[in-house]
Amino acid sequence: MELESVPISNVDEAAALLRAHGITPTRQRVAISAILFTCRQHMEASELFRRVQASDTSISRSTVYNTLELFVEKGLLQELNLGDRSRIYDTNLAPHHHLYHVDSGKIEDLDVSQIKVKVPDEILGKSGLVGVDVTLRVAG
Amino acid sequence: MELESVPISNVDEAAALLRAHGITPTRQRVAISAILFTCRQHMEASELFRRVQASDTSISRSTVYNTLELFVEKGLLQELNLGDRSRIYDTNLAPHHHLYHVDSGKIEDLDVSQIKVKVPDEILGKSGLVGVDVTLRVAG
DNA sequence: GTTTATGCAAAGCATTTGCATAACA
DNA sequence: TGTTATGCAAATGCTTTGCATAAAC
Repeated sequence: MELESVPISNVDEAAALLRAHGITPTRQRVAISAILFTCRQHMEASELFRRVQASDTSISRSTVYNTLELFVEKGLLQELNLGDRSRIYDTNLAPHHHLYHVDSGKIEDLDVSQIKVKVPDEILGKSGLVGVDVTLRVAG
Repeated sequence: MELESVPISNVDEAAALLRAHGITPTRQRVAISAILFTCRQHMEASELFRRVQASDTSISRSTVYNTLELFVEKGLLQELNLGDRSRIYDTNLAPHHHLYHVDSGKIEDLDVSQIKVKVPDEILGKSGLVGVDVTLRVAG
């Protein structure tokens, strides 16, 4: 499906993107952005740390974790709940669901328009609906 | 909501339940069952370990984790994917969805009949639909 | 007597924390 | 200079592993 994340091709664009979101574009944050927004959509925090380390810019663990939190806070990333034991981040900012290939572990995004979910009001009671997460597990 | 898990009130019933599922009812497995099937529905592996330890029957970590895996395999438990970083098990064996209270962390079950999900065939392609997980996040 | 289950302690892995240093405005 | 960001190394928490011992059939 189409992404809503902003693809960035170079350091200047990354810096501009960060600034546009009220984030001071430090060397480390730019490096992280470069990896996040040019790679595939879903990435674990720990994998990102490894990738950044492997790149020419070495960055500490804490910075990576801090930065990811900051990006979520500033609306550059979404954090996913896919039941893994690690933090998974998604550069797709649109509300969306997931198609999870149980055999390969691959995750595909599904636009919310592709799946209809009907929630009766009685279920919610006095609580407000914050979000609806749907994961379709498929095999083969 | 109503449970489909088998409530057990004593050791003999636990043993019978295990045997009925082709599981040798060892002292440890019975103790684990006693906690699992008489307590609330959702429990983390690590919490179960702590609870068993606190009870009169002391059991090793490995046994607890092995046993939980075995119970899932034999159809006594379901393992959940709720985005926590720990293993969560559910004694509710019926297919169901979840209502997640983001403020308190509380999880409630929703029968599949309570929520309608419509998945167009095109999405699945050649893959077979193994399951549909819906989590409603609510606040307040 | 073999198979099966359990226990123990250590390792693994992702994440978090506290605090000192460095960069920035 | 005062705030904000980074780095380091250790701690935390949960899970997993390997192997020796014990229990079950």
